[in-house]
Amino acid sequence: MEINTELLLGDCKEELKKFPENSVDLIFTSPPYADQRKKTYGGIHPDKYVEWFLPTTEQLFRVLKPTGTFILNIKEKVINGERSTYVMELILAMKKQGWFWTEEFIWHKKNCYPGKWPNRFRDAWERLLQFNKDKKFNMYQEEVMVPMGNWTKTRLIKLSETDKERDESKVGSGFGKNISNWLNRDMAYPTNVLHLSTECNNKNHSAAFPEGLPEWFIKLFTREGDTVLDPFMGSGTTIFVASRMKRNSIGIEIVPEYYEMVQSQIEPVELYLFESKAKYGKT
Amino acid sequence: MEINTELLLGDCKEELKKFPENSVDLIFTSPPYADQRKKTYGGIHPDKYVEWFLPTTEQLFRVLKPTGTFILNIKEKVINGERSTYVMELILAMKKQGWFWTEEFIWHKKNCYPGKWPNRFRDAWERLLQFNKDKKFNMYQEEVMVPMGNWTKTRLIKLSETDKERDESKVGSGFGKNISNWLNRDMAYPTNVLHLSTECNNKNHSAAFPEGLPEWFIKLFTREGDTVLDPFMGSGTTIFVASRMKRNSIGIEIVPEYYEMVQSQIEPVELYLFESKAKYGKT
DNA sequence: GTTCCGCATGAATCGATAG
DNA sequence: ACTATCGATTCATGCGGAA
Repeated sequence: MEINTELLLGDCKEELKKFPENSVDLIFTSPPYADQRKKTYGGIHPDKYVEWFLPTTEQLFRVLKPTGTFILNIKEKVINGERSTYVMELILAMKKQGWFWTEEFIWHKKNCYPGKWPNRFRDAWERLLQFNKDKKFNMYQEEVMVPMGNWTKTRLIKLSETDKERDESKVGSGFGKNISNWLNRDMAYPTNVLHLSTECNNKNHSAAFPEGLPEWFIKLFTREGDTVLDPFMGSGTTIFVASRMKRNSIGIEIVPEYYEMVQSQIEPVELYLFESKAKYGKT
Repeated sequence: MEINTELLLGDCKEELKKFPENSVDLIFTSPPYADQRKKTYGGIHPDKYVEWFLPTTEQLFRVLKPTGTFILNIKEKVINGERSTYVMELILAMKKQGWFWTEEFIWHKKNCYPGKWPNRFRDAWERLLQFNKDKKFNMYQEEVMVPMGNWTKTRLIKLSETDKERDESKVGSGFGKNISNWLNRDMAYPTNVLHLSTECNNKNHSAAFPEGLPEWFIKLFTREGDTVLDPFMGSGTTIFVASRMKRNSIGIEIVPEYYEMVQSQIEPVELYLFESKAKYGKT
C-alpha cells in the first residue's frame, strides 16, 4: 500500500480550489482563534471572524466526500469579561452553507492554563464541532472502544433489568441483547467527552493540541488508505498522526516557517508491504 | 437566623411579576428542554423555544440583583440527526435583552445513560450557562476549592506524620500555623468543567440534575441568608439544597403534582439559632 | 536502571499603565 | 474614550539532572 503526504504553502481557501470535489474523508483542523497567535497569523478580529472563515468552509464543503466528516477544534475567547459569540455565529452561518451540525464533542483539557481571576475559573475545555454534508456518513465506532472500568460494570448490571423491559417493548428484541452483550465484553463505546492533556514539551514546535486528539477522530472516521486534510496545518500534528496511521494526508499552511519545518520531518510517500495491522505507537 | 422557602404554583413568567426587582442573588434552573417531558409540560417546539423562553428571562433579569448570577442548565436535543440551534439562538437573544454571557460551564455526566446509535456516541455533557446583569458580581471562589493533583499527593504521604503534630499543636505553640499554611496549598481552584454523576435515586420523581450541581453554584455565588430562585422547580432539587444550605429560596412550578409534592416535603420557615458553622451534609 | 525532585512552559485573563 | 502592551496570577505535564 502506498501512502501519500501532500504539503502546500499558501492560503488554504485558495489552495483548496486546486483539489477535486468529494475527495477527502476527514477534515481535522484547528484554525487560528480570534485575536490569538498574532505574531504568526496576524490575528483575526472577533467581529470579522465569521466573515473571514466562511470562504474556507465553502471550499471544505466542496472537497469533502458526502460520507466524510469535518471536525473543527475551536473555542471562543473572553472579551470584556464575557464570552464572545463568534463560534455560535459561525455554526449558524455554516448551516446556511449546507453543513449539518451533527455533534459537539468536548475536549476536557486536564492541564489547562493556570491563573486566578476574581470573576472566573480556569478554562478547561474546548469545542470539537462535527459537521457533515449528509445525515449518512462513515463512522467506525468499534475502533475507539475503551476498556470498561469496574465502576461501569456494576452500574450496567443494575440497569440491565430496566433496560430490557423498556426497550424491548419499544423496539422489539434488539436493544436488551446489546446490553447483555456489553456485560460479557470488557470494552465499551466512549462518550462525546474526551479527556486529554495538552503536550507542553520543550521541543521547538508547540502543538496546539495533543496527538491523541486527531488520532481519535482519524480512527473513528477513516480507514487505512483514506484521505485526511488539515487546512491550517500549523506544526503538523494532524499530518504526522495521519501518516503514522497509514492515511493519505493533505496539509496546507500559510506561514513558510511552519511549512518548511513540517516538510523537513515528513516522508512524502511511504510504502507499506504485507502489513494489515497498524501500529499507531502510543494510544 | 430565619430562612424562608416560598413555593408558588403557576406560570413563572406571570408569577415573577409579583416579585420586586433586584431581590434575588442566584437563579439556578433547568427549564423543560424543547420537545422533552411532553407528558408533564406539553413540550415546546424547537423552532418556538426562544420565543417561548424570552418573556421569562425578561422577568428573571428584573428580579435578579445587579450582583447576582443566573445559571441556566440546558442542552440542545438531536433532531433529524443533527443538533438543534435553539440554545445558541437563545444566548444571542438574551444578550439583546441586556444579559452578559459571562461563562459556559460544562457538566460532565460521568455515568450517562447507556445506549448505542450508528452515527453518534452517548451524550455525556450538558451546558451550564452563566449570565449576569453586570461585569461585577458576587463570587465566593474559596468555597468550592478542591484538593490538588498528584504533586501534592505524593507529598502528603510524607507529611502525614507532621499532620498529626499539627492537631496536637493546635492548642499550643505556633508550630501548627506553618503547617496549616502548607496545607492551604493542597487546595486548588476548580475549572469550568464539573464532574458529577447523575443520581439514580429510588424516589418517584426523577430529578433532572443531581443535588451536587445546584449545591456547587449556591456555594459559589451566594452566602447564608441570600435568596435562591428556581422558576422551573420540577421535583424541587434546587429548593431542597438551598434550604439545607440556609439560603432563602423561591420555587415556582406550573404542574400541580410537582408543586404539591415539594410542598409536602419542605418546611416554609426554619430557625437557626447560635450556629455560625453550616453543616451541609455531603460535600 | 530506577525513582525523585526541580524547572520551564503553555490557544489564559485581569487590571493598570501608557500612547 | 479607546486600543496596545506588560506584569501578576497559577497548575498539570514532561523533561533532565541528581540521589
